[in-house]
Amino acid sequence: MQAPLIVTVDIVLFTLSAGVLKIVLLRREHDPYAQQLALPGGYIHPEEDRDSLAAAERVLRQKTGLISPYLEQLFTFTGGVRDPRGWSASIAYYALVHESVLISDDEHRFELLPVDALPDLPFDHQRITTHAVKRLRDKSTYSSLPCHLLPGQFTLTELQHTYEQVLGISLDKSVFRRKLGEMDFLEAIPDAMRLGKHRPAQLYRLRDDARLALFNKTV
Amino acid sequence: MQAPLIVTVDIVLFTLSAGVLKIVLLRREHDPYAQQLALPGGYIHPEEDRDSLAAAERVLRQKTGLISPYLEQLFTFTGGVRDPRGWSASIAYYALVHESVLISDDEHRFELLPVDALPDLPFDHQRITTHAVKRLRDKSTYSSLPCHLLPGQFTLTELQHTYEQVLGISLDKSVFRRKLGEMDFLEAIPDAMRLGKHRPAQLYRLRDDARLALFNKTV
DNA sequence: GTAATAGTGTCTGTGAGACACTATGGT
DNA sequence: ACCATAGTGTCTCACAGACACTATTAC
Repeated sequence: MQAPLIVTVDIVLFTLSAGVLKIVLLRREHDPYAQQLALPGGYIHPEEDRDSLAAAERVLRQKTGLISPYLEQLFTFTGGVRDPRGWSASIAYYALVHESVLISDDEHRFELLPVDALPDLPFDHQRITTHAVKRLRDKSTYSSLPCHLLPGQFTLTELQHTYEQVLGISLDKSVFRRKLGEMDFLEAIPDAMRLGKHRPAQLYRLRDDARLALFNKTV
Repeated sequence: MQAPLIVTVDIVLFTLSAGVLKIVLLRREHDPYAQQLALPGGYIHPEEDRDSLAAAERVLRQKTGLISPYLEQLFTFTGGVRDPRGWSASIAYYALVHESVLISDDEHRFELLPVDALPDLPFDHQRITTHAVKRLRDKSTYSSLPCHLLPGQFTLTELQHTYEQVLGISLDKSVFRRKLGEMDFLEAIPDAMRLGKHRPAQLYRLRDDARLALFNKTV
């Protein structure tokens, strides 16, 4: 057998706010690092959690009150120095939500900070975050991942802006739409249009079988 | 705090033998599943192992006697049903070695079996293996990963055959060489040639700064 | 010479990118 | 009518794939 190890899940929760990629941080209630901002995380509860994904869902729900439509295992960070309590393993996840689901946080339980201007984070949360941002950006170049940063329905222009904000590059409208058309993970919502000051735009949603579609090449 | 969890590392060790992708399996000495073939694996030793990567290296060394030049974290498999001893987490790794390093196994400590014709494996080792094969094949389409299945020096034709065997497709010689040239993660070894019945071939090796090079597109 | 493999050159079709164009609503 | 945005059509250049070609060795 072995000495008991600390096993936790930590979650990097992304959203787009004011055109900037941000993550959710919580102020820690207990030691170590009490009062500091850190990633949402917690112990695995073997009696309660079916697996680490279920643990991540529970921790997210309990600490932030929300359920993320997209939640994927990122990497497992381990070692004797990352947590002052001893040798530990953190199974890290990352999640994407639309900003609107965060708005309802009346109790002000969390803070939303840009990934490019984070404070010092405890444990190895800086490293976890960097890893998550890299994964998000990489995967966004060849998949439908950024869709999960939008609400249930959105226009193609909104989707293009989301890709541009995540990737930090600008895309050609015509090329972007051509590729989306080939991939067919979106469906037009009949008679649903985004109205504004100008020509209304067709609203789309993810096809329900398509949580994550992979492109042949890149966006 | 939390109830103690079982935390292990398991390793999917790939090699190419007779043109077929195979993995190393060990016959388990102890219960559960004593005598059955399974992935090399073992408990993490917090006093001894700096992190889970070091644990994977140690387990590989102790169980198979070898050191793999390429060892990467694959995924962490967790849950209450995968191990009869209780809720467990297995941090899985995959590794690539050239067949020659396995030959020296006089004690017959392990078996080499094709990934497409595996016996039933205990725990969730089938799932881990499937995941690892997928990762290897995916990553081989856009990186220099298959190089690690070859010895320290090799010809371009040998490298092409390695890609073809891993991916299960055939590649065009001219196109393949053009892409390798653009990527420049190989270096010709001066005056080193593979001799045979016909025209000798230039030998190459990985540039020492290039453990894993990523392509822009695909092979 | 011939056979066999190493290694290179060239043509062509596809498709990504650039950009101009048309369409449709509000004011 | 005019403006702003939605949405489409077209040209071109780069490059992947196909394949033919040359080069170099053993026999």
